[in-house]
Amino acid sequence: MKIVFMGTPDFALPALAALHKKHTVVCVYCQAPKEAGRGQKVLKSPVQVFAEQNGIEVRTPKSLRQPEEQQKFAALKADVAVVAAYGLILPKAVIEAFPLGCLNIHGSLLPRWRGAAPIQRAIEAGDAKTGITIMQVVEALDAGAMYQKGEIEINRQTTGGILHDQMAELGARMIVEVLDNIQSMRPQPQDESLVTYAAKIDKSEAKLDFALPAEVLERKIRAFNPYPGCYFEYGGERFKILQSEVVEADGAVGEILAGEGLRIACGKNVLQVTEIQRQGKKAMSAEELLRGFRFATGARL
RNA sequence: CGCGGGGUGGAGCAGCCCGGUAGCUCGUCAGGCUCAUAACCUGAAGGUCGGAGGUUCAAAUCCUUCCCCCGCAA
Repeated sequence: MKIVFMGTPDFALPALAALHKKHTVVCVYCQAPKEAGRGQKVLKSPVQVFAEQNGIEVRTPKSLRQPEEQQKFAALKADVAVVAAYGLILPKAVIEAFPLGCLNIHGSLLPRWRGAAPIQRAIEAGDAKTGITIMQVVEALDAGAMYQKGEIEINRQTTGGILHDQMAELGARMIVEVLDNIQSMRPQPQDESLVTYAAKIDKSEAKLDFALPAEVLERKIRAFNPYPGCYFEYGGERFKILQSEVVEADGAVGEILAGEGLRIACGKNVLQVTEIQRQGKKAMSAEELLRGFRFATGARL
């Protein structure tokens, strides 16, 4: 099959690799290199790097709204376009350019968690499971008919990073499978009454509010690990909490409690910090940090 | 030239501004105490203070440069 691949970050990479292995990826669309990282160096996206290494044509238009871009797209005469975290809205002319249209690899069990951050929001909300949906791209955001769903369990160990990687792999397997059987598949429409939206993650959410129940904070910490990470401030420094546990106990909101390790009283129960990263330092267990660094017992965060 | 923090015995930190005996918490090893223990007591081993230059009577500490790690921002 002739495929146009549209994706940008790591998440899209396994799918691109799988499709490249089995089909003919005639062209890759991704976000243009931009200044990023320390030193503001211009970095190419993971997808672009892969495409170039494998001799696939790369296009990085800033928008697909112009008729010229749309014509260039259609001129590829592919069978289908596969979209995975591309980062641009696809206009109707693009969606309908190929016989099989555009298929999207979405990181949730639609119609739950349409939108930008489905992976993290599922963990944060305390969902017991989430997954991948392979669906048809339509003009409305993540609203297309669904070809196939694959479930992934969310447990106490599930972090945003782990789930992201699991989803990328599952999505890659599923998109290949769907393309293999697409002629005989009948996509199912989404139940609009069950739609929820996964809002883009805002940096301001990363600061922990200890007035909330410890259980809620623990989930958020897992969801935001490793990116963007949840933190609190102490002595003018940021401390990122990467892993934690809920302990049944009481205390004034935000108070650092005496006892084993680092324990912070929350609106309900207590957050026991197990993995922490001091600003400018590597991540380490709370136990390690506390050997050399002391938080004042009774201080309020 | 985006902003900033850091590299000190095996781990985590202090000391650096105001050069002059390498410190703290833990780990390790030996011994003691104990029914016992991640407890307690005593003792010991273990460090070119990231690398290279420089200033100085003297550099972990001041200056120059290089390497590596990380936070913010994007």
